[in-house]
Amino acid sequence: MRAQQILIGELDALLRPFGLTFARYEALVLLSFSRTGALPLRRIGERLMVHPTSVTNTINRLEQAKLVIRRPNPADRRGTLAEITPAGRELVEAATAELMAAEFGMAGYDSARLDALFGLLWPLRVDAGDFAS
Amino acid sequence: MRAQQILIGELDALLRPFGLTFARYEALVLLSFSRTGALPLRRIGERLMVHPTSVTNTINRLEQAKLVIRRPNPADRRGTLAEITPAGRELVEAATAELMAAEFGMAGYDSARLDALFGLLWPLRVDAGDFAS
DNA sequence: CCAATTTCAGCACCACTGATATGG
DNA sequence: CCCATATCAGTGGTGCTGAAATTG
Repeated sequence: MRAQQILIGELDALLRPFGLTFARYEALVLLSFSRTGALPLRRIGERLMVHPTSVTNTINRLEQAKLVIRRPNPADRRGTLAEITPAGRELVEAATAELMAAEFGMAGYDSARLDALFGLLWPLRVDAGDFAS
Repeated sequence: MRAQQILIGELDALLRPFGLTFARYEALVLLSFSRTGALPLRRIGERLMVHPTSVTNTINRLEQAKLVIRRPNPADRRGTLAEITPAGRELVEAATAELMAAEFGMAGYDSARLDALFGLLWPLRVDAGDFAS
């Protein structure tokens, strides 16, 4: 808990100049790494493990900032796609460069320790259904 | 981040029947383990690494629930002490028993893995000034 | 006079509930 | 008819800024 509290503080501070919170940054990254640059809101919620209404809110803010646009989902007319814009890609790349320069708040951790942490936390996430979709 | 998201969800769900959030539970535990059962708000903020106004808010809620009471600090008349009440001690003990039964959301982790996790996260916390006071 | 402690008003953000509209 | 998707209104919790009152 305390470690996350420290990390989220640093990351949000690094992202503030970009007008992003960590939650919005995560959504942008997810879109930027998707095959087509667009995902149904449902999928975003699954991957980020957040409530549907939270996804709506996050995408609203990103849309207001013109970093994503909403499009009807051709495969399911109930649904909506969030698609990252060129401006969104530019911003997420700049933000990621900044975060990488700060080593995502984990400066001082070598690869072995990072791997060890990831491996230790993995089963917790699997049990909770992360990585499921 | 994802691991904390999972854990805070489980812990808050376990604490909801007691009318506690994890933040309020942490404050109660801190008071229950202090020598006199009372601490200046300033100290609570330091230990929990939260903003002074957040401490005021947390203590307000705990006071409304009659789990703590505010007292003037005899050693520094600018300050206020939060003191845990007998009802507060009762509740925090019951809540702790419940959390321990659920292994704090870490069921499936043996002592060695828990120690490894703690050891890996320790330097991050030290660098951020946790444990400082 | 400056600094520390606490509180207050106000704002942003995230998480959730319950209800609704639309479509599979 | 039931379920899924997304949105909206509203609430609670937390984190912060800026300002104020009180005291060291």
